[in-house]
Amino acid sequence: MTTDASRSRPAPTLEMVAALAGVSRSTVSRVVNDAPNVDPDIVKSVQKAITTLNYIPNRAARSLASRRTNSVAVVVPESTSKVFADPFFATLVEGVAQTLVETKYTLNLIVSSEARPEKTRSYLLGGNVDGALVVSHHSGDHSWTRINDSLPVVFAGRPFRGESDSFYVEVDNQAAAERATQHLVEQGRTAIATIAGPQDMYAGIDRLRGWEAALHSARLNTSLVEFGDFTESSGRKAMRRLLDRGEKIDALFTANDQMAAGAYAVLAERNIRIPGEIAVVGFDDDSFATSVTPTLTTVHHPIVEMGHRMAEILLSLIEGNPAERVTRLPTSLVIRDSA
Amino acid sequence: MTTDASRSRPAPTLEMVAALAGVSRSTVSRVVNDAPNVDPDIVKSVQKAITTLNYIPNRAARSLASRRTNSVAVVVPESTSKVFADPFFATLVEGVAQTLVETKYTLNLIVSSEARPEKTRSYLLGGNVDGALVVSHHSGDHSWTRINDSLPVVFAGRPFRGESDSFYVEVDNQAAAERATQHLVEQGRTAIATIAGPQDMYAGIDRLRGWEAALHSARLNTSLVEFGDFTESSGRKAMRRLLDRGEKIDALFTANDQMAAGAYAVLAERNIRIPGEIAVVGFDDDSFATSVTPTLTTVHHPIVEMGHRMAEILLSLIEGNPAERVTRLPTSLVIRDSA
DNA sequence: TTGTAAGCGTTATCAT
DNA sequence: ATGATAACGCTTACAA
Repeated sequence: MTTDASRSRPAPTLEMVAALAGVSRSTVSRVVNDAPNVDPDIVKSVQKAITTLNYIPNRAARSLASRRTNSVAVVVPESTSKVFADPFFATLVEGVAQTLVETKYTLNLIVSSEARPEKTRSYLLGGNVDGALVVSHHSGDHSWTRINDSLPVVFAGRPFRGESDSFYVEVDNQAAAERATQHLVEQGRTAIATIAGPQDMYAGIDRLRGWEAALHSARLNTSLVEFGDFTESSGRKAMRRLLDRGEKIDALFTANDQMAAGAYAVLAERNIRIPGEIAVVGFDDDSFATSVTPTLTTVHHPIVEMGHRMAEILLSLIEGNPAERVTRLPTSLVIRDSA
Repeated sequence: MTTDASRSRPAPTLEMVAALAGVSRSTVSRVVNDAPNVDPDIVKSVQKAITTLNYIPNRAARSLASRRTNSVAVVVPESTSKVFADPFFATLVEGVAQTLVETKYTLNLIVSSEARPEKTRSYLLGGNVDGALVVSHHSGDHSWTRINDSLPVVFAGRPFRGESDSFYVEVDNQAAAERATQHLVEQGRTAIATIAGPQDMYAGIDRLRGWEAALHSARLNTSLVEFGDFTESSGRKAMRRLLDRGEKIDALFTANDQMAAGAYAVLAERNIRIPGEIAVVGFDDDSFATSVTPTLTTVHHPIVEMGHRMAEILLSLIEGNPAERVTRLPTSLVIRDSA
């Protein structure tokens, strides 16, 4: 069974509403935009015309004329599968969405595959959005810092480039990681390994530094490092590599909870008890941390709050108001059963 | 430290490019749009002007004039957290994205919280997109079928309303579920429970029907039903309710793999062996199915392919070409270790 | 308080 | 093959 495309009848225009209501287009425009100083009776009749015609303002025309789009982009320069797999993104987007839903702004999520970054770039710069929130900024991504001077942008985490003239919201990753590792030291652990994050973004770099700092202070060995890319499966592989070294390990700090999930799986496979044989501390406090047995001791990362703040700052910038360039949110160590 | 918003200097316009290249705006427009019949030398000089000015066409103006936007929406009428937690969405979006990346169309993902559906509606109808893909269609969502006659729309799964005049891509959920349950019967299982999906969408309804059909054919008891909402945690709860009934259960069919994941967790808690004591069959064949121990026997749901087809059909409709209203993709039962 | 009219940056039609 | 010129649907001074 084949059939024609659904015939789309022409959308009603502002002009048609004006005609029906017997007023000028400007007046209709005023009603649509909640402008003050419009006669209540006229407002009513215009609204009636709007609903009977089922009128919806054309966004292209509106943004062409007003030079605003009332929408903001959340750009995630990662593959779709990675974005969806990691609760970090979900939570951040949730936070952004929560703030945005109260406003006139619409959110559109752009998962920018590395495949054709210029497509995203021209989307952003083509006047489709009033501003952008950029998440997960790898060192290779020159593009995102560049759009900075044509469009308001707020980063999640300190961006790799243009650090000094970018707006961003972050936590003190190094201090948090150091605190987390310290906790392992305080438990009397002496062979403390880490599954570190990618070293082309500060979240990865700084958490590794924090782990090192804590071990240095305790005069412990800092050679037990393997790297992952924040995915669960990379956590598994890294855990295997650590165990296969054959060295003693009695504690583990992972740069995020997803990699801790991978580690848990491998430890279960090999019948290594948590925290008995190996104590584990993660980072993020995502849904895994509380749903697993034993529950995961981890750094609480205020991700929803990050989303809120990023959105607020972006809106500020869009409306031409001043804003803090750097927002640093506090973390806390949540002690549960794994360490 | 506060500072002003990043000053956005005025974007270069087509007119400026024309001036720099010493040609008319029409010619520049032709070059930008790869129109035929343009002098190669002129093409070159225009392109040079474009790059030196860093010109990017304004989308609003373009779509206002051309009445096309070159972007399509993927609308997910679910909460952000649900969307991100379920690999089904990720995989579907992945498939859509794969097809779209080859085209001139940009994808924007709209997670439409129930909070303000009219915002999404007016976004779609406001001429922001040339078409929409709608995923996860609950019975309550009148809105999405309605936009149907103003905008090309393709649904993932048979929509609850407007079934007869909507375009959609689906699998035969009932037959697949029946086949899966049959497999349990063939293993000699006689007390076969199910964790069913939400009964306000066909994916939930039809899979339950399939389970029932198989049990009827085998003259087995169909009372062992509990419902979930396709999330992992709802799967846990449903599994607990099933076990707490105190009746004998030696097999389980779950309406998706995420709920099977929940069931696995509960069975592990209670030290019930899979498949020894309870055989389990899922639905979707998502990442959980192969990453867990024992690996999950499940219905392979061709989700990526669904995404491809949905995108193809939508593009067809957008370009005014005919398309199949109903596309039904084949499933297969993947037998692994859990049943 | 309401209307008039001039754009907004493109595309599209029609000449040339 | 190229250039005028009129839309596209709306906002926004400015006038009334």
